[in-house]
Amino acid sequence: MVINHNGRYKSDRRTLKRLVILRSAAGVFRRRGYDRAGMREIADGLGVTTGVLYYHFRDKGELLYFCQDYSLGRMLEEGARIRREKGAPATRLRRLIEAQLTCMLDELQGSAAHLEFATLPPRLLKKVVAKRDRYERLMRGIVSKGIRAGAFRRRDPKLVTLAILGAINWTIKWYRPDGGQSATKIAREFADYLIKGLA
Amino acid sequence: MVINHNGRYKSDRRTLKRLVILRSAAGVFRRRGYDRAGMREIADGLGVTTGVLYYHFRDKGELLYFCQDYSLGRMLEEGARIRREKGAPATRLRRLIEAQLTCMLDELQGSAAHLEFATLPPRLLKKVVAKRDRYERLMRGIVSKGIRAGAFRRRDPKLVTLAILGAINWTIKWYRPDGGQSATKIAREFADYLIKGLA
Amino acid sequence: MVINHNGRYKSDRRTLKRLVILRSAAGVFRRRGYDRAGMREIADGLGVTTGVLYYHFRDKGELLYFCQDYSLGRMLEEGARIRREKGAPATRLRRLIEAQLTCMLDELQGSAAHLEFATLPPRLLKKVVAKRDRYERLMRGIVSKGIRAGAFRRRDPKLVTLAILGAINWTIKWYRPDGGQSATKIAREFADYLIKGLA
Amino acid sequence: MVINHNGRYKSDRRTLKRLVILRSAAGVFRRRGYDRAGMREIADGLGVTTGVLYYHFRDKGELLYFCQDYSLGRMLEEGARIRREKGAPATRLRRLIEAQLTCMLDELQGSAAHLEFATLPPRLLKKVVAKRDRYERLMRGIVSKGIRAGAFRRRDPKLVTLAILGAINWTIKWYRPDGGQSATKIAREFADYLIKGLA
DNA sequence: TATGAATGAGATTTCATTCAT
DNA sequence: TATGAATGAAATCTCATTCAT
Repeated sequence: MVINHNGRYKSDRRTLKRLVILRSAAGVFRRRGYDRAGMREIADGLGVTTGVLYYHFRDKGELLYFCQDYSLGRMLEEGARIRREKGAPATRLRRLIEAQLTCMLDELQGSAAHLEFATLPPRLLKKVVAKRDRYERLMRGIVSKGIRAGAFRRRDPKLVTLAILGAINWTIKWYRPDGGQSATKIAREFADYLIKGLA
Repeated sequence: MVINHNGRYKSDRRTLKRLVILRSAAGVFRRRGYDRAGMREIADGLGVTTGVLYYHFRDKGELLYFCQDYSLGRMLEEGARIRREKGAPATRLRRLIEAQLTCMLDELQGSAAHLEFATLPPRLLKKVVAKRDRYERLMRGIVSKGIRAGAFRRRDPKLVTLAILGAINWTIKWYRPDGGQSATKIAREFADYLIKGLA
Repeated sequence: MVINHNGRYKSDRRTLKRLVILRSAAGVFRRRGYDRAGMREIADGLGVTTGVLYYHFRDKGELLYFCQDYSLGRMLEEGARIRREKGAPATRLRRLIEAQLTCMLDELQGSAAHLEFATLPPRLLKKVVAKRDRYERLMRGIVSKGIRAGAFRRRDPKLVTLAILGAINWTIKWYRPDGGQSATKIAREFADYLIKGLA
Repeated sequence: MVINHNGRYKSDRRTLKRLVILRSAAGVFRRRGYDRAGMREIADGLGVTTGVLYYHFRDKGELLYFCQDYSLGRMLEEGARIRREKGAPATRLRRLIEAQLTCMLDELQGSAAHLEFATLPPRLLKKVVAKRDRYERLMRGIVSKGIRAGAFRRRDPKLVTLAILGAINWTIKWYRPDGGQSATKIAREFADYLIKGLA
């Protein structure tokens, strides 16, 4: 996945095809979990054979890696934007929580492949863990700054961040796009509740 | 797994052996995930052959089922005890959060096999989902009652409960027994933070 | 196994390979019986790995099914042809007996996998039993018509048919292609003897 | 299975127990076939554990051997009696056919374990094949003598015998004790038909 | 005699991956 | 680029058999 000087994904045919494959793979990973997702299954969903997958990706692990990398990339993009904004800590934390939930539940339709790490080969694992940690630090930074600024109650910023991330990440276990709760409502209520805990 | 008149697991040799196997299986499930956990691996951890596992359990699914059933059983036991106690809603919710975290992180050493459902055959899935739902309802009940009593702020009890459970369940993804944070400290801080959100 | 408009098996590469596999499987089933026939053994006989078998057939049961289906198909083909012929009942019954024996002992080299049913999964079992019954009815029809026409002695057509089929089917238990008796001679003598019983 | 000087099975406790086991084993072998019959299954049918089977029999093969040996023994007993009788060849052949069918379908309830040889270890195989051949020769002897005496039509006695045995042995594939046809009727009709073929 | 527990070899089956075309 | 066919390693599970008690 090459990013060009515009900060966008290069739109050559190659990359487009990779994105198409990733979308299908992400769906299968979400529905079945990484281990139970078969390459055949992913290929079938695209109407091609497994060979195609191997033409575009080295192996199954790389497929997972790019899913995770893409998800984390989107989240970091949003996060970076929010960090640059002015505003009270509470406001920024709210934006971040809402952005992540919207991203996970709406945009990526709960794919959140970024939640299944154990399987990756070390080389890829290191990269994706690093990216995840960057995102975690980003959120923790907002929390810490809020505490130092006196806007938030004194708490262990690390544990608070992990609690928030847990609440958010867990949503993919129960969220159903056609269920009673819209992603927007969940995002608002979660933000309300999780920020109040810091008041 | 027969429960005798003391409400404890019957300690005949058969049941003891099953518990020994379950402990090993739970460990492997936790470290590797259900799908990547091999029966060989589980057996090796016990110094026996896979045949032994099949002598005591019908198949891999039943092994997972009993792990989940046991974990949920322990949590429900604690939950029932807490529900019977007198005390302010905040106190009871705190007790429940702390109990679940202690149970998951300390007693079961993060096994929490109860978090991987998708794999179970329908018959067992139904039973374990029912048990999980009972626990969820138990926590939601405490939240709802607190709201009705005016002790908690008006929020959607369902979403709040899911947020709390997410924060708690997610701990097994990052908790390390030999890490910087003790289970006790995590439990206290989480309870503080998650209850404050309802104040 | 698709049959094209010529009434023959479509000869694309896929079907050809399936037929090659079936031939090997039929041989092993005959020599060793279905249960003792290993997929390894069948694959070894072809110089391939077991994976190939599973690429072309869903499972072992389907392999058996197609053996039986093919054998019964051949017998029904011959039977249908004979039924359409004019001729005295005795002549037609003779033709049928000889055709089945030739088919079983010569053409299929005693494979007669159609004799081992118990193992098939219900779905396939039903189909193959139906086909077998069609063949049985075909033979019984010739016997009955002969009796009604006064060409055959009055006997229970069902039991006579079962006796004839028993004599024929049993041959695969003792027939040896390199033995003293040629398939042709067996066919003639059996027909003589079994038809005389109806005179 | 020891035979004492009265020509009867010694009725000590040991032998009695062996017979009880054999009866159960024969039933399972018939219903499921030798390979699919599990030692557990046989033991369960008796309300004991597999250990008991191994106390009384060396292994599964010996269990099969004794089933076959017993069946063949019974058939040879009857055969020997019939051979000693005076009477026309047709009468004696009829007696033999009826005796075998009665023995197989009634007395042994279609167990006819003597039909599954392939599995036996060489040592036992040789013995049981020898016994089966003795029975075959017995029947062929009656046929041959009838031909030489001019009572039967000139036919290949070997093939006629194999046809008769096929018709008889095949009955266990379709006979049902609770079906429409009684063993007695089958025996009579088969004898009628099969002897008429020699007239 | 009988049992419960364990073994070990082998069976079928799955699946990521490769490769010639 | 894409496919069909094949591989090989591993996984789950079965089962006859053994053995201490």
